[in-house]
Amino acid sequence: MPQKTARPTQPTEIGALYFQLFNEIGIIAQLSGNRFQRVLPQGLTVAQFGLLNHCVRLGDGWTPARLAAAFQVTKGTMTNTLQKLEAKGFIRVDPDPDDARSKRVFLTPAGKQAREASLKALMPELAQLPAGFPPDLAAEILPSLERLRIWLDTNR
Amino acid sequence: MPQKTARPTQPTEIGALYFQLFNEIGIIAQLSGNRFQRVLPQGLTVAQFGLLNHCVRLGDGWTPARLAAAFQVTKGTMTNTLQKLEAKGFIRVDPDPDDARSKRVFLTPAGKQAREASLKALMPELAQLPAGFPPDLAAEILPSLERLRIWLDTNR
DNA sequence: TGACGAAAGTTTGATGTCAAACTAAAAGGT
DNA sequence: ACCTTTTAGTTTGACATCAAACTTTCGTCA
Repeated sequence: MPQKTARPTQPTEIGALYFQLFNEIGIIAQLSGNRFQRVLPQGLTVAQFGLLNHCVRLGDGWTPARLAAAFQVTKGTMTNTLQKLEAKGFIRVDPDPDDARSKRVFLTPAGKQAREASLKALMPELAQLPAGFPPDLAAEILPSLERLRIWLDTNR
Repeated sequence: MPQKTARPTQPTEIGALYFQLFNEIGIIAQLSGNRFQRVLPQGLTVAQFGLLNHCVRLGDGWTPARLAAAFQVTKGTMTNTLQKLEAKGFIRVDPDPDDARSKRVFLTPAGKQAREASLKALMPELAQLPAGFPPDLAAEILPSLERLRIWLDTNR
């Protein structure tokens, strides 16, 4: 195994490749997050909007633990997010009738409305994107990103 | 041109596509950041290591303003990062002889050493990555990500 | 049925980041 | 030369997040 005269890719080069990848991803996350944050109404954060959106698209009644897993944040973070949303009146958190440890998260009408308003506010932001970054490219790299995300998620 | 009876992609679908893209990117950034953070030595944060790494690869003597632009963070954030690194003895911040407003950031020997140690600590983390996410894929999507990052950067 | 490990949520303390207001210095225009 | 605008850096207050410790409840197994 130490016999490796013709290595196709040096470990340090591969490291640099992945490093660059995560660097770009980190900066994109930061820039897009800031951008969305700025246009979101009602003082909603990106995380809060994400949760409202999630509940609209996939249905509500989720437990905080499952939401935390879905968004890849700690349970403590989810507790915080839910408390903020409940304070704004956008969700309702009921005790789980079957499990006294657990809770269930439901959207309120105001929450659905806030999600609609957020989408409307986000649209102009997204609309100017295709000019610089065509949807084809987005669709092309999306499966790879999913794969990477899933791997990072399962192997930690 | 307005004749477009068979629209290939509805605006709302395109929105969903970009939305999913940023969502995946956000989660990957979070997961990889946490992962790196955990193995970094000396209480270094990802941002702090990034700065050390930057100075090694591209040379030091940068001003804080240029560093803030390079990392896409606010000047206040960069002030904070630099103060932490200076407190650890990893960088030296000198006044700019030509511009009394400005400063210059230099690596100390301890800083170079910390960067080396960080790379060593990061390697095992990166080494297990190719199994789930081959380098070819990384190399394939990297140009697109760069393009997206650059667009987000210039158009804000 | 009783005990112990696992799971759900919360709390605590620390940290990194942002936006915005502020000071100081340079640049530019008239 | 003076006044205005821009630029560099810091500070402040707020916030999202994390890790870790803690409480309560469930589930399992002996």
